[in-house]
Amino acid sequence: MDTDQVSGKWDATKGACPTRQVLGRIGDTWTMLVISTLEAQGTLRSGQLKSAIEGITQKMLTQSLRHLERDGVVRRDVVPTVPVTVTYTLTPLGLSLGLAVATMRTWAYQHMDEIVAARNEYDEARET
Amino acid sequence: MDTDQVSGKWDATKGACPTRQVLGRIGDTWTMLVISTLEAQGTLRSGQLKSAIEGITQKMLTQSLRHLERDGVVRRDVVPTVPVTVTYTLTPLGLSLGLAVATMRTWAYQHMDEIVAARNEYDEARET
DNA sequence: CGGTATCCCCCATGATACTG
DNA sequence: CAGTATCATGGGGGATACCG
Repeated sequence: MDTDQVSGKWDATKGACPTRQVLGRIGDTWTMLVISTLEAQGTLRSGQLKSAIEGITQKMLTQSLRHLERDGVVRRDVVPTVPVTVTYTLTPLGLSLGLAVATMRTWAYQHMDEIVAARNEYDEARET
Repeated sequence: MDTDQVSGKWDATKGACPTRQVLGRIGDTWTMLVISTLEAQGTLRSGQLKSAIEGITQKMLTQSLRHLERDGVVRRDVVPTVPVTVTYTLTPLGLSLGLAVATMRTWAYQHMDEIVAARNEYDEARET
């Protein structure tokens, strides 16, 4: 049980650590799904992303994409057609993040049943 | 519900998919840190967790732990001393999740600098 | 000590309408 | 089609006080 100092420099449990911000960004519901979708389907237009991710509003989609663009995770390309065409693509950094996100997604998929079972058991033990 | 399925598999981009709930739970800021801490340090008391995770309030800690307990990720043990002693431990399911979370954490560590650089570049390009 | 209950505020988010 | 602006709201989460 060593401490979890990867580099000895930063500790993610401390508020000022940049990783905390990174994890916070990743933690965002829509962000994960956006990355997942781009990873699975490659370059997509804004509208395609919107219809691919059920329930996301344009506002949230744009916001997520801006954040990801700022972090260097996605690249935004504008083609000056009329009407304008905008596409989003994962950068190399984004692709590497996509792999990590895929790991989480895979874990969720593989253990979904266990979790649902655990929830049922927990809930049943409480309603009586 | 049928629309939630693609080739017999669940699609995480659909709202009703259980993986979405799982990812949502994982996405929670504190939850990730709680799992990380338990993974790194093993069984801990409530107070130890609270002081290990900078900035978390008791309310949020308890809430996170309850959710994780419900999902079968952590086990809660109560020793009837006076005052009462409560410890939390990752279950086998929780340990496997811990590995996935560690992957994300490692990614964050490794690419922190790239992200910070990307942000600076992005911000500079916008302030005139 | 660990947890619950209560109050309350504020920000993230949704809805809507509008521009290029 | 992609994005911005504006307003309203609700619930997430902080502070506090109190139980077992």
